[in-house]
Amino acid sequence: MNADVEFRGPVEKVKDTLTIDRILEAHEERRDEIKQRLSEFENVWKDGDDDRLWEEMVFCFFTGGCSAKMGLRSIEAVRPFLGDGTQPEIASALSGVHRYPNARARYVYASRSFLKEHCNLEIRKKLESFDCHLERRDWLVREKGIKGLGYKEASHFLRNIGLKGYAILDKHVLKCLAELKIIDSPKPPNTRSRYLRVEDQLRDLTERTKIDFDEMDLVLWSMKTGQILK
DNA sequence: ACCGCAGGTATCC
DNA sequence: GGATACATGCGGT
Repeated sequence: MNADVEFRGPVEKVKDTLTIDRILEAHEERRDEIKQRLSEFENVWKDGDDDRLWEEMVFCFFTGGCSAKMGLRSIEAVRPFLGDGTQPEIASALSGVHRYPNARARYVYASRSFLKEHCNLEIRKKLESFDCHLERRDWLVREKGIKGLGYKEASHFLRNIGLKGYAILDKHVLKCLAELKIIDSPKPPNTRSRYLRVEDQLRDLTERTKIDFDEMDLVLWSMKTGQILK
């Protein structure tokens, strides 16, 4: 039978002091689960259509300031309205599911209206049009027509659709970096240059530990949250 | 029962 | 640049 399959308990929060060794250990423990999750993201870029990419973007509108689970439930609730629901329909679907139903419905409706006008919602083609990784994300963040994506959520979106090399600097990851004394404060970087600096500092950590950059994010996040989600 | 916290961002000053 | 609005369910105690 499967005698060689090692039973692994659920991912658990790490309560000890964060050290490089503890990170290597957590990476070793969770490597398979993390690689599997990353391959799911890669598959989105591999065979997801524009509707799928749009759905992933909306998921990221929903995760700002609320739990990943709430984001997942919210995307289920609005799925029927993703393509052409009115703002009130989206808000109503989010009511009782997301904590900011009106504000987030506004993001979805406004961003979709812009993207329809700008690129006929051909998100893949639009994202492929950038030669430079950083310019791609900069566009998502700076485009006034897209509501709901700052550097953190734009990176989250790009990672979730399978693109590599974007750090998702949320409060948990920042707390890890602060505990390691890699950054002074866990305060979120509030400018482009600060975000890029911390992202480079995270890159240094991945080079020192030889842990893949995109795996590192999930290692650190799971150490703080005990979960490996989206 | 109660309390802290959700993988933040837009908008206004 | 810093404060505020968004406006709620979940999980630990």
